[in-house]
Amino acid sequence: MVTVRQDVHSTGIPVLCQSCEARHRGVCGALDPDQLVGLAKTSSKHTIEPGVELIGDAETVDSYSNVLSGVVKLTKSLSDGRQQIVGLQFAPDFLGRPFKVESAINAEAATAVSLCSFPRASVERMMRESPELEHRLLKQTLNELDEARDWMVTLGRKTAAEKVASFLLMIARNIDPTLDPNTNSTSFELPLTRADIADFLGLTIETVSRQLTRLRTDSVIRIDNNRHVTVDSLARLASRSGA
Amino acid sequence: MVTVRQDVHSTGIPVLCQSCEARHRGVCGALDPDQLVGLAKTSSKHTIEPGVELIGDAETVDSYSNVLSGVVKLTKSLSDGRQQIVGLQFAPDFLGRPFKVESAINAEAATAVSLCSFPRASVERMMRESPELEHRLLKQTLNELDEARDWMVTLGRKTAAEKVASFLLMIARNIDPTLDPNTNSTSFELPLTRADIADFLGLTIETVSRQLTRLRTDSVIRIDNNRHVTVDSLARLASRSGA
DNA sequence: CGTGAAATTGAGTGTCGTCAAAACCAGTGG
DNA sequence: CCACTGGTTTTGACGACACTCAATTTCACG
Repeated sequence: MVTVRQDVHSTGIPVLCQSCEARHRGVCGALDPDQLVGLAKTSSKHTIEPGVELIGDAETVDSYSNVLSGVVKLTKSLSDGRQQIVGLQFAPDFLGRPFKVESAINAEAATAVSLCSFPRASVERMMRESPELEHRLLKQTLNELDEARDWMVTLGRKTAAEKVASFLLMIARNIDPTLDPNTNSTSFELPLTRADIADFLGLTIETVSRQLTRLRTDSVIRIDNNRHVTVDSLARLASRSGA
Repeated sequence: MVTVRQDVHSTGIPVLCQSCEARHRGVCGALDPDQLVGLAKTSSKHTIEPGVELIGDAETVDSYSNVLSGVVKLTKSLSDGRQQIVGLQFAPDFLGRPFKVESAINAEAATAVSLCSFPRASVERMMRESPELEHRLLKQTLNELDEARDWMVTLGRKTAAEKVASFLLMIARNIDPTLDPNTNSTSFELPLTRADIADFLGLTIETVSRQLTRLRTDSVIRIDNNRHVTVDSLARLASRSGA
């Protein structure tokens, strides 16, 4: 299912897009130079501070974005304030819900985030013109659906200890996609606070903290400055994730 | 976002498809009579008994299907046997995971199910020829993603009582999509056993049963023959679903 | 009826949530 | 350099909700 992309001389490609990851691994790879030029005219780059809300619940969405760096958390809330993170978006994910005027979820910068944003209308016109763009979007959506279903298993059937281990594994793999299970050691910055991790795993802050210290006292991981995690034995971490 | 479908005289449409719901509300609506004829040649209808496995975990998928009636449950399991239902498919949902040779989930008939199946290759050729087909698929996938995320909130943040109430509401709405919250009474057959409901909600059979009897003793619902549920006060059920 | 499976009910336990206090950390200003 | 502040994280004591194990009842089907 690999299609060879015609490699035109890069003069036709907007400067903005030249080295953009979204053009290589993201949805923009679907577009030819002319289309890129058209879209780039209406696009704009932003950097966003952690904690800032990108899309509010029940707000009308007037733009779509590509995540260029950082982590965006997608959340849903119950009326009494209980919150659940229902997805995390990393570069070069496409951010936004096509074919719906109202968003049913919140999007918030979990870390510092940089975005490339497009007006709603431009993207939708482009989608009508380019089936390849819809194709990429379909692929990303299917991947997100797979991820969501994996997390449903975690949320519904795993213990607190397994949830935290699974979370650490997921982050480790996302930071370093080439990570193979035989290496025993990795190291990374947690993109989420304890509160976020709790909201992601359907737990309380205290339980997350307790499970992390348990992993630490069992010397499966080390933690420095609350955020920096070193996994000493990836295999032992995996064995605690409930498969 | 309503597109007017050209209503060709029905002589061009295969008999098999004439009154098929998948042509009206499902993905087949994307196809013109010629394409329908092509696809119908390779399609076949099946009826399947409850409990029969349609797609096994880690099996190679060689066909796609439309659900014509009944309910299909999508499940995922942990190595020690714990199971989680990650999706339910009703008519006229499209069943199958495009662009992946291996399925990571199990599909099993929850009730008696009738399917219209197509060889993998036919569907994939059709997808290449018809952007409209991919468009419909994208829409269904986005809807499934929305549903999955809704259930993540239920799994992660709701109490057992709220989970069961949410489940009953979801089924009621699916049986009768026109159901408005002001009507106080509906009645339907549960398409799932208690064990299935437990796997869907991340609970045990016993807890599901206890919550159902509580709803019954509080006269929010009535239950006949284990399967037939009558909701006496939809509003009261909704108020217990945690919003 | 009689049988086996599914569902309900009960008693006891454990995991995780709640509430509260202490420790830690980063940043600010004396 | 140190004290102070606000926020985050950790730790502890306790309790409740949901799980486990077990017995009973109900249901579907021969």
